Amino acid sequence: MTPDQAKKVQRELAVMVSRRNELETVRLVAGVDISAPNAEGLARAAVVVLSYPELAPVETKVITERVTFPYVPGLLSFRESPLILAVCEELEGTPDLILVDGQGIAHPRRLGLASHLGLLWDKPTIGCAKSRLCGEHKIVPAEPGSYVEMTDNGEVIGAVLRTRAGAAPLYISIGHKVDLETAVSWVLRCCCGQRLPEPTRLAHTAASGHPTAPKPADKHLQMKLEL
DNA sequence: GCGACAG
DNA sequence: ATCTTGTCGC
Repeated sequence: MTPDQAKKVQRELAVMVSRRNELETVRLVAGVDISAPNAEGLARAAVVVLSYPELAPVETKVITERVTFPYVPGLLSFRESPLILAVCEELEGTPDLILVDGQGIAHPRRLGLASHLGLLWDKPTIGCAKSRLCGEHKIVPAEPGSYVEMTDNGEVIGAVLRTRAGAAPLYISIGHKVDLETAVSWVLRCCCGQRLPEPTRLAHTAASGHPTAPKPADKHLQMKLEL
């Protein structure tokens, strides 16, 4: 698959993305992420499923496989989706919603990783990126929970959300089968005082190979475990 | 031609 | 994403 062929696929798939809210009862919410490939070209993909509203991890899967497609801005799904799809096939449970570390429709052709995965799974997904790929926006207020719209060519493509005071905002966008307001709402509901929402944060930790620290029972214990 | 550019 | 020293705050 050449970059030009990949772009053509994105333009064809983009029209199939549902921007309407089709989320129903959420009992299981998952987060997926992949580590950077090592010198041998091997990367670790992780998926963590948590119960809602407890946000307690109930299932974690990690696989290590070779990454083939190069990193090209705008074509991230062709690099990461193979591993993410593979690791998710090992799950026993079925998530009602998946948070993805990357853009949804906040993408030049409106088909970022989160949207691409949502289409393949035919499930609700939300893009939770740590930085911007495209689009413009005003300054985000410092108050946690506040957000501003992100637009591209006059179209609203996402929201820049302050998930934590003193930390850079997150770029939230529709992945598939959710509207923007609902997406922002669920990201906030999944945040536990950290910049990243729990599903994505735990998946990132699992993909980086570190031990999965149990969820702190209280704030006091939480701070001690951070060391 | 130049700058920007998820992870 | 990775590299990388010092600094800030709990």
